[in-house]
Amino acid sequence: MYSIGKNPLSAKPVVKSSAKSKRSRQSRDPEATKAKILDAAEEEFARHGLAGARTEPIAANIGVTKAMIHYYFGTKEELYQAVLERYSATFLEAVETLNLENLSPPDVLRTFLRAAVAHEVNHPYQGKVLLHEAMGNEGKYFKLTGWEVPISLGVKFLQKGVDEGYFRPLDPWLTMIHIMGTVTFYFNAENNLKNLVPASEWLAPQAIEAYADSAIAFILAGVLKPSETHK
Amino acid sequence: MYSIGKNPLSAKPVVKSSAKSKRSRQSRDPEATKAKILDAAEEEFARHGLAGARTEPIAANIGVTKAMIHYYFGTKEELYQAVLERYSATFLEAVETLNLENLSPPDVLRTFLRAAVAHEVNHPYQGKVLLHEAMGNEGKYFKLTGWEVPISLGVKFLQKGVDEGYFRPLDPWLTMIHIMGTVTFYFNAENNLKNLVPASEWLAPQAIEAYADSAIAFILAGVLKPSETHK
DNA sequence: TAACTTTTTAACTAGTTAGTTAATTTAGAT
DNA sequence: ATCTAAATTAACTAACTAGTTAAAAAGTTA
Repeated sequence: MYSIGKNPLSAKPVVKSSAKSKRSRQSRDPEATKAKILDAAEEEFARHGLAGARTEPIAANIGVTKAMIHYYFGTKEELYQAVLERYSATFLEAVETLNLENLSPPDVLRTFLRAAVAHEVNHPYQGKVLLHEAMGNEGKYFKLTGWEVPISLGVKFLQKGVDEGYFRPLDPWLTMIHIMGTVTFYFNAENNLKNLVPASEWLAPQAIEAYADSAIAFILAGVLKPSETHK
Repeated sequence: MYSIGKNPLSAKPVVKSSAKSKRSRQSRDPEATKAKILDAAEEEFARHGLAGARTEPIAANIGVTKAMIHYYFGTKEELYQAVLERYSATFLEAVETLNLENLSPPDVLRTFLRAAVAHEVNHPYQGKVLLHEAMGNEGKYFKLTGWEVPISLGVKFLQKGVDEGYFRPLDPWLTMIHIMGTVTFYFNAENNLKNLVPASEWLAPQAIEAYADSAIAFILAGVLKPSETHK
């Protein structure tokens, strides 16, 4: 599991291919099959969104017939909803394990941001699926993701930082949106950006580390009061 | 034409539906038909990307048959390329009219950012098409957009601001990416965000103005040296 | 106004795709 | 071993979709 800087994110194993619960042999493990379908579907939806996704490559990628998708999840749209519903768990638990209680607002923000970057690295398709949801599906199913929780938590911490005099007077909602944009754009636009600076390996650990440091410095400078800049 | 704050962006008329060049009657105006197809195609590609876009709704939306698309643009993929190729003009000329020569780096940045926000408002589909290009098409055709020019211009100005001591020591490329994320996320994720704060009209002029002010304050604070914060 | 060219349409075709169905395989229970 | 129920597949269907084509409509030129 990837982690960023000194605040490792203790994320969960992320069931990838052969989640052996009781049986160890491959075929005939319905839980593993369902998980594989969700993973492959997430990747396909991250590329093409609900409308553009094709069920055939989802099945083919994991060596299973298309009929399995409908057997376990119903229609393509229901499969999509199942993918979104998984998100409630991941980011939420990632945030809950952070223990932000005793930190000052700037340190809360730093910790939060490292967790957010680590989350992007560990779940490279979530953000993309959600952008497709906004752009192609009018945000119809966004609520299924449960992202309201970590986002409004972030807003709350920003407000707290303002109230306690650490942060400059800012609109916490708009600022939270700026922060989300800063954290996610690198990953979402990566395939375009690599046309500009083709030499660099955008997703190599070093590159991610440099990006994370830069983003955190940028965001903290962006919210801190000038007098609090060095704290 | 929409403009943001005190630095109105003198953008071009953006041929929408009936671009009457010589003939004033509607039907039988091939230039207008081509322009309408490009506009409708851009909107469809902004929703679903190259793979997910359907040619039928593109034609239907402008009261034309699908065959017109192929008559003027060839395949769906060639139509997509034609949409991307239009971008070379729009942003570039928007930047060129800004007259940034005699401004200090912070003022250059402010002007640049107002133009970027105005560009998002006046061309609401460009950023979305480009995100689809990155997420669903692996950035294969990104170069056709000519966006290298304004982006590396931004990078150059950031570096200049560092060199002249206005900006803190920052990586200009990574910072440019943070800035693009900050400017675009609001528009790209709007359909998701409105699930969180449903009351507000996200694209109303007032809301855009507030967002632009907030984003510019955030970005300038993010790059300025603490000692230069009030300049 | 007649011949000619360009623009546009309606109908068609071949290939794709979501979802179904009936048969088959496998694991576990008796 | 045999039975049973769950998991899986291959083949199918109906609807959809990119692209074609031949003919019609509209403008241009002589």
